[in-house]
Order: sequence, then C-alpha cells, then structure tokens
Amino acid sequence: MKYNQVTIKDIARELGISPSTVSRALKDHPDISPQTKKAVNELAEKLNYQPNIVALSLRQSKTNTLGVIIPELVHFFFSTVISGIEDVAYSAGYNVIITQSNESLQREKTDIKALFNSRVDGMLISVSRETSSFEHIESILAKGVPMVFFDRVYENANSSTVIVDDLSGAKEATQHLIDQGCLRIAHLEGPPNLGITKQRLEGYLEALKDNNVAVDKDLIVSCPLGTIEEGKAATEILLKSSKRPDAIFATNDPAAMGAMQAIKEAGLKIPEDIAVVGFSNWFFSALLEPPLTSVDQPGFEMGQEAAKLLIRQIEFKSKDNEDPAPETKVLKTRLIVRDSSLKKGKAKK
Amino acid sequence: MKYNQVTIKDIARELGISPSTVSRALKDHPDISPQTKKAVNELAEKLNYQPNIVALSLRQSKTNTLGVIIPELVHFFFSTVISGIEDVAYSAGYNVIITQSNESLQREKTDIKALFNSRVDGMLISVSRETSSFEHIESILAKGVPMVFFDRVYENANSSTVIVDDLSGAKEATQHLIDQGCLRIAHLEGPPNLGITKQRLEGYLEALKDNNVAVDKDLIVSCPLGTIEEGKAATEILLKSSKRPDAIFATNDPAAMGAMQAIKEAGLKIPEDIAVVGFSNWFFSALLEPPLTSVDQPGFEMGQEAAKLLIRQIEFKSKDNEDPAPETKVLKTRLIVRDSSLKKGKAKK
DNA sequence: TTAATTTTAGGAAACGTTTGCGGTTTCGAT
DNA sequence: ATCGAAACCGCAAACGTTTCCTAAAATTAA
Repeated sequence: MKYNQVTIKDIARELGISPSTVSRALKDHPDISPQTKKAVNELAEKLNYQPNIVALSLRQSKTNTLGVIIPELVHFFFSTVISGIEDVAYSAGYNVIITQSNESLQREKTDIKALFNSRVDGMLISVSRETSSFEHIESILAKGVPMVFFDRVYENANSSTVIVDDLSGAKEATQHLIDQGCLRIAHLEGPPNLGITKQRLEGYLEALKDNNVAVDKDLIVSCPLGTIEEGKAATEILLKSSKRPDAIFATNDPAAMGAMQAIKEAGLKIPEDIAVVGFSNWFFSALLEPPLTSVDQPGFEMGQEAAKLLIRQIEFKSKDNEDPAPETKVLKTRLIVRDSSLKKGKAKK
Repeated sequence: MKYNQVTIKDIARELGISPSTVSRALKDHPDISPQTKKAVNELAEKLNYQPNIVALSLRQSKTNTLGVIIPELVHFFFSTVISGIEDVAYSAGYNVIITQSNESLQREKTDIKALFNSRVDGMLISVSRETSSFEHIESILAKGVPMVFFDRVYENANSSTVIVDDLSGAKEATQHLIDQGCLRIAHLEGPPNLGITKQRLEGYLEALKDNNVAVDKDLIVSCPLGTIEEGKAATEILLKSSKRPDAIFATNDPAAMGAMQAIKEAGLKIPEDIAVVGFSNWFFSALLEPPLTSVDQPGFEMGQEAAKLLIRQIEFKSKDNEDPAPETKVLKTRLIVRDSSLKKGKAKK
C-alpha cells in the first residue's frame, strides 16, 4: 500500500541537500553543521517525517521484531505471559508477532519456519504438548537465531530459559496438604512430554518423602491432556477405589476443576472429605466454590524476563557477533491458599 | 542479524545467469525457458532458498502484515477473536502484530501510531473503554490505511465493521428472564462510551416494552468498568432497596459474577430468589455455581470475518486503487441457558 | 601567501527484490 | 538469402535507508 509518506529524499530535495546529509543530520552526526541540522529537523518535524522501518530493516538486516510461539492464547497463563513480553518488547522498540501451535507439533514446525522467514530477530518459545523431538528447533538454532524458551522449555545447554520453580511449587502445595492432615494425597499428572509435568510430580514425591508418607502408585493418575474432563474422569476412578484419597493435587487448574466436579457429584465435601489443590492459578480458580487453592505462576514477570533475556542476547550478538552465555531464570511460585484445601481454620489472608 | 541466507543473487551467480532471470524463473514467468526454470528451481530447492520478505516488502510497499488493537488480551472473548484473526490471516499469507490498549486511550493512540510506522497493510481495531473521540483514528484513516472495526466499533460510515447483534442478544436474554416469570429485572449497564453498552440496554428495554413490563429506572445501574467488584457493589445496593429485583441482566459476565456473589452473601438463592444472566459467555461462566446463563458471542468467527473483510479491502485497494464499499457484518448471538436463570424446569438441551 | 588541517557535505554502493524495456538468438516462412 | 516474429534473457532502476569514501570549503598554521 502506498501512503505517500514523506521520505528522507523529500526532505533532501526540499532543502537542496543530499539524502546522506539528511540522514546524518537526523542522527545528530558530528559531521553536520548545526544550521543544517536545525533546518533538517525542523522540516522533518513540519512534514511529520517517519523513518521507513522496512527500508531500515533491509539495510541493517534487523527487523526489530520478536517472534513468539505459544501453545494456546486462550489460556489465562499464556496471555499474561504475552502481556509481559509485549511490555518490555515495545518499550525496547521491538514488535511482536505471535503464533499459536494449538498444541500441535505440526503447527509448531510451520510456525517456526514462518517466523524465520519473516526474519524475526529472535524467538520466544513455549513448546507444544506434542513436542518430544526437537530437530525443527535445532535447525533454526543452527542458523544462529537467538531463542529463549519459557515455561515449557527445550532443555538444551545452549539456550536461555525462563521457568518457574515447578518442583518447589509442587512441593509446597503437597506440604500444605500434609499440613492440613491429609495422608492419602492423589496426584493428577500432566502431559508426559513436558518438563513441567515431571517437575511437579517430583515436587509431590519429595514432599511425601520428607514427611515419611508412603507413595501409593495407584494415587498417581495420568491426565495427558490436562483438561477438565480428564480431571473429572480420573477422579471418578479414584473415588471408586477401595482406599479413597483424602486430597488431590492436580498438575493444573482445569484438572483440579474436573476433580472438584467429580467429588461434588459423588456427594462428598471439599475440603472436608477431599481437599483439592491446582497449579497455575487461573483466573477462574478464585471464582469456584469453594475457591480453589492453587500455585500461582508469575506469568507477566515470566514474559518480561524472557523478553529481556532475548533482547539482551540479540543486542549482544549484534555487537560481539557471538552468543552470550545462556542463562536460566527460575521464578518463584506462590501458593495461594483458598478454601478448597483448608481443613483446619481459615485461610491466612 | 545476518543469517547468511541464500539470495537470488547467489543462485544467479552459481548458474551464470542474471538475478532477474532467477526471479522470473521462480515465479514461472513465460519469458523463461523450461530448462532454465528447472535449473533454477532445483538449485533453489537444494540451497533451500527463502525469499527475503523484508526486501519484498520494501519493493512492493506492502508488508503482508495486519495490525490489531484490542483492549486486553487476557479477556477470553478477545483471545478467541485473535485466534480467529490469525486463522485467516496466516492462511492468506499475512502476519499479525497484536497490541493491547489496556483500555487506555493514550495507549491506543501510541499503538495506532506504532502500527502505522510499522507499515502494516491494514488494521483491525476494537476501541478501548475510554475512547470517546476519534481523531487519532481519523488521522490514520485519512492516510488511506484500510481498517476494520470489530465488537467495539467506531461507527463512521466509511469503515467496515463486524459486530454481534447485541440488541437482539440482550432482548433474547431479557425475554428469557420474563419467560421465567421475572418481573422486576435489573440491568447492570456497562461502560457508557461503548456502542455495545447502548445496544444491550436497548435490547433490555425493548424486551420489557414488548411484554408490557414497566421500566423502573432504579433498576438500571451503571457499572462503568464492568468488573466483578462493580457488579457486586451495584447488586448490594439493589438488594438493599425496598423493592428488590427478581432478576439481573448484566452487561457482561464479570458483572454478573459479582452480582452472584452479592446475592449469595445476602443469603438469597439463585435462581429461585433472583435469576442472573450475563453476556459474552466467558470461559468461567459454565463453571460457576450455579452455572451462569449467558449470551454467547462467536469470538472466533468474529475474528475470521474481520480479517477476511480487511484482507479483501487491502487487496481490492491494491488492484483498483480505491476503497471498496464498507460492509457491516452482524453475527448472531446465542443464549446459553444454564441454571442461574432457570426458575422453571431444567435447561433445554 | 601557501600548505596543512579541519569542517562540512555529497556520491555511490549496498541491503534483496521486481519489472519495464531493450537486446540477442533462433527458427520457420517468404 | 533475407525478414519478422517468437522466445529467451539481461540491464538498470526502483523501494528508503545507511555508510564508506572522496571532495570542496573553511579555517588554521607556517
């Protein structure tokens, strides 16, 4: 589309000087006399000159654009991460292109190629549920594209990552349930490919061990999709078993929600009969009845950190032409105690 | 960043022909002999040639990028709209840059400028709560940038818009409450600047009139932010009044949620004492207790339609160099009846 | 006054494409 | 043998910048 925006050439012609002089004047280059600078800047102001970003990108081989790949935008957590990313990206002068893999490896592959073709300066990636091989990522990485992984990371030594401390978050949640007097704590496990799934399971196990609670394998049930329906179905099975759990720690809030539905439909009380704790502190969790205790992940902050790391990497590389040492940022989780897990007393504010 | 991607020149050099021939061969131009085409395509394939989009953009003055401005990404509705937009945009070969105004007019202004500077081919806009003047939009529109407004539209004759039929949605919701035997139906009104607020109020009023129910001005309360807290506070006041409502129709789901909280805390039952209906069918609405009846807006479809309209406009303009006639797409809403409004019998389903 | 600097400015190439126009070939037809 | 038209291809300009290099003008030093 041609919008007839005024260019450097227009200014040069009007002033009877050359484009190069205008360019330098606008950048306050010492070679240019104060008078010329003044004239150029005033005319630029008057004509409302705006540099053509596309031409700039071509010239500098730098698009000032960050590519983002997330599993799904409609997840509360991911949309807050995006907000965090945009926050630092825009104030650093970067645009952001967002793509969704929809939890599909195939989509993830095409997304990453599309971003590469758009010549983004770097990528922020959270892998899909299906992603268990990483050639598509490696091949782009090999071309030298800076990447930062967040939340659902690709653990390879050469990329920076931002994660939350899933292990200790899960441990804290489980400990909390133990503190409430629960002894038969079930765990609804998440998608098997994801590191976060393992970490959360690990935290759960560690807490049990720390308290000398025996691990009952029957109490660990897989929810490979991590949906409400799965959580519900898994819980229904748990409830039918001879030795019913007295608490459920779910890998995420939707699964926990499903668990709550199953428990209520079975005529049992939360938390009296069974306490429930989720993970991620989705928007809806505070609105449930009873309100769901959950492990809060600082999504906005995660987005900010990831973007900062990426931008630093991009700018470091453009200077020294080599990658900075990869960094791993681990963000603290926060257990939000609500009524769904409070067998004793009221929530500590 | 320099990734040493292979260019048309590389292929030309390798084959001992000119870049123009390579370009034409790749585009299957009739001037080029089959042999040359074959050689070029094979080498391009072998070297994994990918056209440089930035150079293309500069050359054609077309970025193949759509700019989007929404109030907030974390709203379920808006994130589904985005998904719809990306769906059609990507399959039509467009990238999407998303910005959030955070319901601030100021941010909206800077966003729109930033998008313009990024030379997007067109914009998709849903205005902020604060937006009551439109010079910032007009000034960009005047430069000929194609725009399509969705949901929260700027009603000016010369732009295409996609909206849902808020009026009839609200009317249907109110009618439903009347059908349930409610006679004192309160309305929690939304942000005063927005057209959707007026439409929803209008639908509410029409339904009352159609059924010869007198309008009680005291039953119409403003919630200028449309938040849970506001809905709760407004409802508390309504409940204290001498002639308490027997139903509440809220301008959106958060307000309805607040109303539910207030009602429950007052020891009243939903829907027996007071029925509640919301608008937008947020993700959490089905999870409340009782599940909230709400007017569903087809967000994904809205995004698709808006993107289609915009792309059509962009491509029409690049051909005929003038704007196509503006279009207005009105999408149907759908009343999702759940328990929060069912005084009689069970949900049809 | 002249030579050596410094200051200021411009020319031109480059980033990777596309495309109007002109220039060779080739080949069948006269 | 010559002509005309296809068929095929390259030159160069253009999109809007930046930047290396060179050059003129102004200033200073000798």
